[in-house]
This record gives sequence, structure tokens and C-alpha cells, in this order.
Amino acid sequence: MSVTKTNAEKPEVGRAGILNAAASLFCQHGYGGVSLRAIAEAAGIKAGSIYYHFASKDAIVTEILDAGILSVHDEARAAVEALPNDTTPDAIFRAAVRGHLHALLEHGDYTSANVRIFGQVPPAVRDANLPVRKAYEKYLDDLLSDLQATGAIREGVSLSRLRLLLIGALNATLEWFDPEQGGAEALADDYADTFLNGILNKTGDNT
Amino acid sequence: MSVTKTNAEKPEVGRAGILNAAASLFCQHGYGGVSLRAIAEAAGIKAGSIYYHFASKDAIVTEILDAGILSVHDEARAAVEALPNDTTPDAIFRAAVRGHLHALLEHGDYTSANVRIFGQVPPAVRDANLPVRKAYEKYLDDLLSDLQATGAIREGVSLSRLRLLLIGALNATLEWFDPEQGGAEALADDYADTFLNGILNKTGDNT
DNA sequence: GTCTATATCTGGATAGAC
DNA sequence: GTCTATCCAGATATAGAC
Repeated sequence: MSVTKTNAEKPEVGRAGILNAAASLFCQHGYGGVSLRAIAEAAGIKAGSIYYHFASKDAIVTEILDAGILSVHDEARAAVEALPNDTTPDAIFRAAVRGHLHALLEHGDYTSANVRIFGQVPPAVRDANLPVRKAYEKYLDDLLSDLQATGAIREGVSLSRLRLLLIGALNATLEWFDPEQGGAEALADDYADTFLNGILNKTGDNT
Repeated sequence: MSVTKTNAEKPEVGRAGILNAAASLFCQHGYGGVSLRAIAEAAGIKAGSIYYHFASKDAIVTEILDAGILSVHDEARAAVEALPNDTTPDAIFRAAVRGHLHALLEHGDYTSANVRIFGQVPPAVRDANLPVRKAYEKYLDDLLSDLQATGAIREGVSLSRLRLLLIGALNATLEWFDPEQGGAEALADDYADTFLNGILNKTGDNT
């Protein structure tokens, strides 16, 4: 973001290196399973040196949690805003799902770390992450609300529950997703299809 | 429930007390966030005494993880098997969802602990839990496979992905479910409805 | 079956040299 | 900006008294 970072071709040092290493370790081993010594080693420095950049372990975690949510939020919004004006409602829904999953599964450790460790961090750290989370939730709620207002989503569907179902199902893909067996885009389309149309056979050709 | 437990009005002692206390703490604070001292205190004993009942912290965790899966498996199967013979396919699906959610949300800490800490435990502990997990996955796969074979579930639906979507969405309810705002049964019906029918408005009465 | 006491290790965090 | 050295709290686990 700043001018001084534009020419930095080796980001695995200093502040950024610590954050990258920490995010990767956190999503592998959980909050309690990662020591500052482990983070330091992964970043190629010694544990004591971390305190030049961060005041505490929780300061690192706080920054990682925020970056994780911002990443999905940005990517989901970008995917939706890139659509032409005459896009059908179900394609808007599909785009949001694709943006969320892409950020989660292929973009980086920050988003994954957030999903994995949010429930384990100390209350103060969790609270610090809440504003960013709520902002993303509001974005999704507004999007779903628009879709229901235009009649694309059935009246009977509770939007608050739908958002929770959606985020829950999408985030859970993290536990088993394997990029070797089809990319995040194909998965997103498949999931979106299930959410939109359901699984029930409506053609009446039962055996 | 069992004969030997009928006269036990104070279950929070000994082995069972340790397991109950540990399960409750694990689902609140995660694997790394719970010490043997904390477990001992919650169970009303001292840390050293735990080693009379268990060889290690991981031995406790292993037992809790297995019990958690067995609980959902049993409850889902019981809900399905309690149905009359002429039950419609969608009602079978609904019953399985209800059983899973009920065990997860209202039954106990073991199931919740499993969902929350499975990703954080040492590899050896995780591996020990795999057979029980696979058995439940097979049960669900067979159930869904039957439903698709009878024509109730559309041909195009990938059952392995559907199972993952389903379990992911259901388990995620743990993060926000509040029994004060409607029970697990109502939630289960709502979720099952979304899975079965989708969210799209099919009536064509768009504005 | 539970206690106390303790050995041993690892964690986060600090101080000061370079 | 990173190092070494260290403090101290808290962790698992053990040994032996009761």
C-alpha cells in the first residue's frame, strides 16, 4: 500500500514475513498450537525479534483476522460488481458464492486462518474482529435482501438464516477442499446450484 | 438410561466427571486452550489425580472425539429408523437432518467438542478418530444414495459433495445457535426445506 | 482414588548488545 | 532490525504419601 513497498520483491521478511508465516501456521495448527518461536522460525528470524514489529502474539492474530475477512469481502464484492447491468438474479448469487469461495480456497492463509481460529482466540481478540465481520455480514444481507425484493428468492426464506447457512457451508469446504480435484470455481457453481434449486427431483419421474 | 447409571445421581465424579468437564471446556476454549489443571478443577479434583484414570491429555481427547461422532450417528439413525414404512423420501431426509442437529445442538458437549477441536488436535489423535468418522459418512452416503436411487434426489446432484455441504452447513450452526430463539427442531426443518427445495422463486411472479 | 510435591519443559515477553 | 540471554508463568507428567 505504501510507496516503500512497491519495490519490495521479497516479501518474506520483516513485518509481512511474520504475518505470512503466522497466518500459514495458524490455519494449520490452530491458535494455541502455534508458538512465537515457531512463527519466528518460519519467518527466518528469532523469537525476540518479533517484538520489534508487534507488541504481542495477540496483536499479530488481530491483524490476521481482520485481513482474512476483508479479503473475502473484497473478492465477493468485486465478483458481483464486475457483472453487467442486465445480469439475472441467480447469476448475481452465483458470483457472490464464487468470490467468497475463491478468496477462501485459493487466495490465502489469512482467510483460512480466520475461519479456523476465530473460535479459539481470547475474547478481546475476537471482539476486535467483530466490526469487520459485521460489515461483511451486512453486505451479504443487503445482497440477499435485494434478490428477495425482486422476487428471485422465495418469500418464505428467512434471509438471516440463509446467510448463516451459506457462510457455514462455504467455509466448511476448507476442511476437505483439494485443488487437485477441480478448482474453486467448479465447486462454487455446484454449491450455488444446490442452494438455488435444491436437491429434490421435481420432474415426477420417480421409479 | 442404563441400569448401572440409574442410581447415580452425581455423575460429575471419577472418569465420567473428567470426561464431561473436559468436553465442556474443549468446545469452549479449543484444544490448546484447555489445561489439565482446568479440567481437574472443573471436575472437582486435582490435576495429578487425572492420571489415575487417563494416561495422557490426548487419551481424554481421543475418547471425547469418538463419543461425539457416535452420538450424532446414533441419533440420526434413530430418527430415520423411527419412521413408518410408508414415509416419503423427503421426510426421511428431514429426519436425518433433525437427528444430526439435535445431537449437535441440544444433546451435548461431546459432539460440539468434536466439531470444534478436531482440526486442532495432534495428527495421531485425529487419525484415531477417523474410523468412527468414516462410518458416519458411509451411513449418510448410503442414505442419500437410496434417496437418489428412488428418484427423489435429482440425477445431477453429486452425492459426495452434497454430504460435505450438508455436514458443513449443519455443523456450522454450532457457532451461532441460540436455544432461546427457537429450538433445534425448527431450525432443522428450515434448513432441510432449503436443501430440498432451494431458495429460488419458481412461481414466476417476479416484479 | 485422590492428594501433595516436584521434575521437566515450553510458552510469552523483556533487556540490552550489536 | 535482529540477535542472545533470561525471567517467569504455566504446561504435562511422575512419585509417593495417605
